[in-house]
Amino acid sequence: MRESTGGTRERIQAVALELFTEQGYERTSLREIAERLNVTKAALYYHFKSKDEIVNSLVEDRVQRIDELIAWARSQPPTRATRRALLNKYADMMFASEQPSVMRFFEQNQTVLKSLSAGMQMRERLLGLANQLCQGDNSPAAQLRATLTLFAVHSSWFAVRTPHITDQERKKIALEVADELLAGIGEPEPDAAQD
Amino acid sequence: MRESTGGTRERIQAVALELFTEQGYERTSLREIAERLNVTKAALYYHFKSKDEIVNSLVEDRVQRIDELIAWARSQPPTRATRRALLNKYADMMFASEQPSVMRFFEQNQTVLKSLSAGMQMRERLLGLANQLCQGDNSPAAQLRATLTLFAVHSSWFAVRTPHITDQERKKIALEVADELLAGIGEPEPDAAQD
DNA sequence: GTCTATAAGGAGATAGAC
DNA sequence: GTCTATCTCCTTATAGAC
Repeated sequence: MRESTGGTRERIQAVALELFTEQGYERTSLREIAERLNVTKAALYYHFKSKDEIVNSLVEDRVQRIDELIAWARSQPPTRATRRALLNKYADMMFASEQPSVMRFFEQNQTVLKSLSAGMQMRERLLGLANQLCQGDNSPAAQLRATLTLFAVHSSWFAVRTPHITDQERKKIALEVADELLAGIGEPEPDAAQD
Repeated sequence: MRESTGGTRERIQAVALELFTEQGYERTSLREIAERLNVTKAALYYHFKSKDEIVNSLVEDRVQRIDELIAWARSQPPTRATRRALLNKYADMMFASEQPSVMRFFEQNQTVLKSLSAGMQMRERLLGLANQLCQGDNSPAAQLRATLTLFAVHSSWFAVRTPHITDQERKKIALEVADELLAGIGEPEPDAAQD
């Protein structure tokens, strides 16, 4: 509860996310963000101690939520059903609120984000997700399939260019295609010992 | 035939591509490139009239080759066989010489490249390729599938983390998974008129 | 073809008033 | 919580000598 004036902090985050996604992190200066908000650069520094920290604040709780997802997946058996459920949860998360914009930002600024702590955290999480999605089948093809299912969810925004399509429809299509990819990932033997 | 000294121009391109991919276009200064080559910034400006132009030179002939690919696809019927052949040609191109690094650079610097002419050209071509890959089936799912096949080829570098795997194997796996995605794209009716 | 020197500008960040 | 003013640093790019 720190919003005494009207949530300037949140407005900064919103504008920053938009500009970072549109033009890239490096190409967006603090001056630009400030001007959009009709404040000065110095005002930004009251709310965030650096430019990096704006990105951190953007990524923070997303990272946490993905962690929870991975933890859940680990507690489940490495079956096809688990993988489907995991991806469904992930898609729900991605399509909720303005989550998508954060992922779009992430996808489009990968290189820069490598040198930002927020970026590294996100990378780790996505790698972790991909690993969970092919748990039980460590073949190269399975790894590729797992990665592509994530990308199916992410790319449903720009890859599908049909006009007037709703987010719900995008999600449905992404999951249908992803399911097919998941189906090609094998399950480990049910432990041989059956008599 | 301009290499009087030893292809400084080519050495600049090589180092620039490497650093751009590693750290991002914006984060890589001309000073840095020059230092790696043990020359001064001014020397770079003899070979390229601006930083952008280095990127242009990198992307130039790739764009042309993709154009040829698209032109070829247009001359073919929009069948599954054409799509498979198109993706095979594309994969051959991507895995030839040091092409992969250029695509990796492109994938990782999308946002920045939006404001560079070279970047826009590449974007158009990849969109064109995706369109050709789902020619004859304009359903949203088909568009997503087409996009994912391209990504399958591109991502086979980092998505497959099996050690000691060769490029040939990566390509093979990428195409296998991609084929499955292509199989879900429909073909137009063979023109009804059969008796 | 490569150098030294420098111009010109914008970036992130800080100090301290209000 | 936001301002003005300023610091420091590094960038792309150019001019002209060798």
